[in-house]
Amino acid sequence: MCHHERMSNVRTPLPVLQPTGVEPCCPPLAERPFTPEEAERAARMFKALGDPVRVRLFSAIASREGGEACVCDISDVGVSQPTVSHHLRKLKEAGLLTSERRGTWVYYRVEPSVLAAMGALLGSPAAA
Amino acid sequence: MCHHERMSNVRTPLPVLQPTGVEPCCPPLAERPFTPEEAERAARMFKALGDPVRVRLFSAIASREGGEACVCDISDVGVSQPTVSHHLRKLKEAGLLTSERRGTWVYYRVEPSVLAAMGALLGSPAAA
DNA sequence: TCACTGTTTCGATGTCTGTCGATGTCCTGC
DNA sequence: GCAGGACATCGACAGACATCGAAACAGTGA
Repeated sequence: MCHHERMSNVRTPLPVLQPTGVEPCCPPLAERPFTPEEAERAARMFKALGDPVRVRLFSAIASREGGEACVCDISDVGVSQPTVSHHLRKLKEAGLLTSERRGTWVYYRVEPSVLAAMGALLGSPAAA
Repeated sequence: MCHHERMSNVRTPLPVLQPTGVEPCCPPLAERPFTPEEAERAARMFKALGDPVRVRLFSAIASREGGEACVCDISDVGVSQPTVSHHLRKLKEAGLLTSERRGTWVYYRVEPSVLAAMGALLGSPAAA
């Protein structure tokens, strides 16, 4: 663990964060049968969260105020540090996270539209 | 493909469907960092939907009225019949589907609480 | 410039997963 | 009982994946 707890919570103003291209993605799962393309997109998101370590990392970041955290603050999940980096990369590739280097540390941030998109995927029409 | 389109849409009264044990599972992802156990549960659900074929099968079933379909009505997803069976089994093992034999055909049904549970996982508090 | 720290990338290895054909099981109709 | 259709299981294979240690890279501060 690193020793800058305070700093990681400081809300330093962020430079512009370009949206990584997380579009609406898909209609609700229960609205109509997915096309192969839609299924591919949806599966990519689900797959990224299909690993316990990644779920913990994602949850750890999402639950922090501002929805961001530096790697050193979330890397005590029981696997080696390179492995943490590997998982964060996967989440990033899936469009669920963005990252940004700020001095020594790299901050990962939850793409806000992601949770909305996944929520829409499980839209209310199905829950009825 | 089989030739009983009409029958697959008939709402024959179903025998009792015992809930397969799909509990609340977890708090919203962004509420607090998940414990290892919570992460394990959540990852299992996500992982089950982390394959395009499974997403298509699940969507095909969920979008049918009544949330159920027989295998023969959804098996044109571009993979062999054993593979379809394999994927349906995975979805069932993950608690997302239940199955029931009705005469010649086997019907798969979306566990209603599942979509609600996953929706709760992505609960609104995060989207803020 | 140099040493130090935090993070990512690389290469190797063992495990898991998707896919298939062949075969088995269950049901229906003759 | 027997033939045939619907679906599940088995066994095998290729490709994908998780994981690690070692090494490379980026920034900081002296």
